[in-house]
Amino acid sequence: MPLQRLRLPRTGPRTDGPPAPGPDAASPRGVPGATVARLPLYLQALHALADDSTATVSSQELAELVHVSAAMLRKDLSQLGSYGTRGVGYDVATLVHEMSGVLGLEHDWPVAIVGVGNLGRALAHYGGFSSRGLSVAALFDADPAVVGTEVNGHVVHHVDALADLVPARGLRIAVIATPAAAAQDTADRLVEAGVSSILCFAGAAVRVPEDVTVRAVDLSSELQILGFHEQRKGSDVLAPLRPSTPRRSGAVAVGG
Amino acid sequence: MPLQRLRLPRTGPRTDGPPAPGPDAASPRGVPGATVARLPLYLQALHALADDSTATVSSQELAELVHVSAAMLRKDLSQLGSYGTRGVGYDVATLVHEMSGVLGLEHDWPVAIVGVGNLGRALAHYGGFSSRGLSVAALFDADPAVVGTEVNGHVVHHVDALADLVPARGLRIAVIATPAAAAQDTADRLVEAGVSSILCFAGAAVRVPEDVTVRAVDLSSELQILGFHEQRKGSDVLAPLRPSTPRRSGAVAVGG
DNA sequence: TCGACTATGTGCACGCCGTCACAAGCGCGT
DNA sequence: ACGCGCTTGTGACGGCGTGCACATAGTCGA
Repeated sequence: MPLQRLRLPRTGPRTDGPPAPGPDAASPRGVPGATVARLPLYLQALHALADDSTATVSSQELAELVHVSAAMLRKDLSQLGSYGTRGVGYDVATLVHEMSGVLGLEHDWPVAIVGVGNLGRALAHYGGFSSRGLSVAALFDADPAVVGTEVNGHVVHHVDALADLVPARGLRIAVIATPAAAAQDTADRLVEAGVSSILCFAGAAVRVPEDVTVRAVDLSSELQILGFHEQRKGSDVLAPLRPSTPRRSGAVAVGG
Repeated sequence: MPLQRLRLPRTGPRTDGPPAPGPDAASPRGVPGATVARLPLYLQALHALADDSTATVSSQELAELVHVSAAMLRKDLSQLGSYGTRGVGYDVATLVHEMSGVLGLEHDWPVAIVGVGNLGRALAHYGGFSSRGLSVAALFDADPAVVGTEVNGHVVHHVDALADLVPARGLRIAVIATPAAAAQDTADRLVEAGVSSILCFAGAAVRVPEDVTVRAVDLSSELQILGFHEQRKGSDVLAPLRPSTPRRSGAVAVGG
């Protein structure tokens, strides 16, 4: 598509950008989006504690395990309710139960994977899902050479089968692992079939209706961001490969 | 390790959490972290425009392609400098050059991948790196059955070879694609060998010195966050699988 | 039973991020 | 040569997220 200075209609008379439905769309239920993003980390640490038959944890201990500050952890947990005992700490089992409820993990969510390339195949084999309230339920691809083959016990269906299988199996969450060029078309098919949450690994921005949640993870972007930090470190000191003076630049930890 | 009410020494006399070197560690050079995270998206769109031999773009057009507001795009670009012409727009070639410079993509960064399982193998085959200033340079694994095999033209080395090959090949960026249990040990080895930026796919928090940048991407967490949103949608309306009234809940797009 | 200790829960403040609206600047037609 | 329209660049504002410090409440020992 040889677009050349395309002129698009102005939505508003004098305004600048699109209507902007909401900056981050923090959940109206009261739980901030940043807190939700950390809940899986907490839950993972709590499961590990439960496996070690630990009954209670303090905010300090749990915060150490997740590498966040104790104050933030307490504030996050207080968003869910008062499930701690002052002077003692938090009951691990109670916390696991409540957090699982908030995340909707009491029943497993079936997940569809579209695009059975290298990445899609890796995801289909990934075993870390079943223990966390998620399970791979169906695989789809557009390549006739792949359709019909079996991957990790799942037969690969053609993408045309989305319209039938998504409603039939009650699929609500899907992963896009297709090439970037096919991402938008795939997203449209998924939404049309009834999927309302999408995790997109294709390095392309997809446009979806506002009642559909999309989280995008781009591997190239992540590495390029690291490249920026390397660039900055390298220009701080002049060119040595191992800076003898560890410059205080702060470790940037970004979850999710 | 059967930890049971472990008691850790209080760092401060009356304070609560760790010293907290900085919340997000926005780059001191003046470019905000949020802007840096969007630069790869802009750069991708700009490359596409360049391929269509488009000479100039307005902020409105480029913002449409990346799905951000035009105001935010202008503010982001203004952080890098004044590379636009009022009344005309931005010169694509100039923008590509300047942004590549900021991200340090003028020379390719060699990247090491540790853990040649399903995910690591998928990353090694991923072709979207070479065109973006990144190239897979070396593969490492701890499994003797995998060491010595060839993946996409690269021989898999043993992790013990990190100490030699990382300095020898000037590797600064590494990807951890090992099981969660081996993540911390792998990170320690990488840092010891001289790596200063890590992209971690293992679902575990890794502790690194403060001059090392870490970005963590956890697949399970991403899906669990989607589960939360599904949970919320499902409780909004009462249980129908296809809500006839598309509830205005806002599409959450999270890049990076 | 009472006091002291311990850890939670929260009000407050600060900094970052995104949007809005407008002034400044550049090209172009007349 | 001059004004008009278009687009950039930026200052201000509102909101969210995070850290700090303290009030609060529950437990344990005497």
